[in-house]
Amino acid sequence: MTPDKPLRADARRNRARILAAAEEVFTEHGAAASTEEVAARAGVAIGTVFRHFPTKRDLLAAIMKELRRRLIERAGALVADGDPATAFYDYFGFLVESSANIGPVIGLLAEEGTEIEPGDQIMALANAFGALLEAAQRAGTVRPDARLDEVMALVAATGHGAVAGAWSDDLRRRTVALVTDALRPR
Amino acid sequence: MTPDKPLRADARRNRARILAAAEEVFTEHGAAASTEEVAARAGVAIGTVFRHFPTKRDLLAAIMKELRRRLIERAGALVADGDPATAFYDYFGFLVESSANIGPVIGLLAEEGTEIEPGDQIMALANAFGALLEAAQRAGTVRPDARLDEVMALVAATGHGAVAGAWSDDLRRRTVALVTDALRPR
DNA sequence: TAAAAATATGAGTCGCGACTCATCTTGTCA
DNA sequence: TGACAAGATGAGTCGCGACTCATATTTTTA
Repeated sequence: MTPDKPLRADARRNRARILAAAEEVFTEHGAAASTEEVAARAGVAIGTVFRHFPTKRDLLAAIMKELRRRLIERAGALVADGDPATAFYDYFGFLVESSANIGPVIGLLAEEGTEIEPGDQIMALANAFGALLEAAQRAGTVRPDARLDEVMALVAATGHGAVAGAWSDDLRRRTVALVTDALRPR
Repeated sequence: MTPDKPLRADARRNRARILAAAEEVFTEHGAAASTEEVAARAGVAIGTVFRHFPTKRDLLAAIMKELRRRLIERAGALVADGDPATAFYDYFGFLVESSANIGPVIGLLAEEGTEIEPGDQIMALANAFGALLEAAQRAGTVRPDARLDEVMALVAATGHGAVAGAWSDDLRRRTVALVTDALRPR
C-alpha cells in the first residue's frame, strides 16, 4: 500500500490544505457544496483540486477515510487505557458527536448510490467498538444480550437524528442518555 | 383557507397524478430526482408540473404536507380507540416505518436550509403524539419522566437511521425494541 | 354549439457545477 | 545554476436540470 512516488513539497502541502478546506466546506454546507468553493477556501486553483482528486467523489471518499481513521484511533486509545466500565459509553457519546461532521457527507454519498470503500476500515471500527462493548459487558455495565449490530444501529440512528434535526446540546444529551439507558442491565 | 377557485376537472386530476408520481419518484430516488422524471411518471408534460407547483420546493412541500396529514390522522385514530397501554408503542413503530418515505425528502429540504411550513401541522402531530404518550404514562407502560421532545427525538433518530443505514427488517425491529425498552418503567 | 377562459404542451433558455487542457511556474537534482 | 519534470493555473467545455412561454387543446359557460 501507498508505494506511490513521493510528492513534491508544494504538492504535499496543497493536498493537505485541500483536505482541510474540503472538510470544513462540506461540514458547513453539506456535500452539495461546489468544488470551486473548496478550492477557494484552500487558496488553490480548481485545477489543482482535480489533479489531487480526479473526482468529487474521490475527494469525499478521502475525507471519509480520514474521519474514520480518527474514530478508530480514538477507539483504540480507549480500549488500551480506558476504564472498561465506562469507556463504551464515552465512545458512544463521542461517535454521536462526530456524526455532526460525518453526517452530511455520508448522506449524499448514500444518496448517490455507490459504495465508498471496501469495508476494511469499517471492519476495523466495528472490531474496536465490539471490543469496547464486550469489555463493558464483562464489567457488567452493559446488558449481556445487546448485540454489536444493534448498538451500531443505535449510534447511527442517534447521530443521524442529531444532525438532521439540529437538536440542542441539551436535547442531544438527554436523548443519548435515554438511548444508552436502554443498554444498561436491569 | 382554500378559498381558491375550483379547478377545472382535468386540472384536478392532473394535480393528483403529479402528487402521486412525485411521492413515488422522490421516495425511490431521493429528493434529487428530476422534475422531468416526475412529469414522465405522471404522464404529463413538464410545464404542467410547473403550473401546479411553480417550484420544485413547492412540490416537495406539498408531499410533506400530505404525509404529515396521514400521520396525524393515524395518531388521532389511535387516541380515539386504541388501547392506551400499547397505542403509544404502536404509533412509535408506525412513525419509524413511515420515515422510509419521509426520510429522503426531509433530508434534502433540511440541507437546502429553509423551513417548510409554519409549524401548525407539526404542532398537531406533536399534540397527538403527546396525548398518546400521556395516556401510556397514566397506564404505566411508559416511564413518567420521559419528555415529549426526547421521545420525538428518538423517533426522528430511529427513523433516520433506518433510512440512511438501509437496515434489514430484522435489525430495524430489534433496534426499535431496544429503543422503546428505554422508555419502559423500571 | 361557439366563444372565452382555463389548462396543457414541450422545445428552448439559463445558470451552475463538474471536469479538461494548453500554458505557465516551481521544486528537484545533477 | 540550469534544465527538466512535476505541479499549478484558470478560462473554457459540457451536460443537466430548473424553469419559461408561445402555441395548441380542453373545459366551461352562455
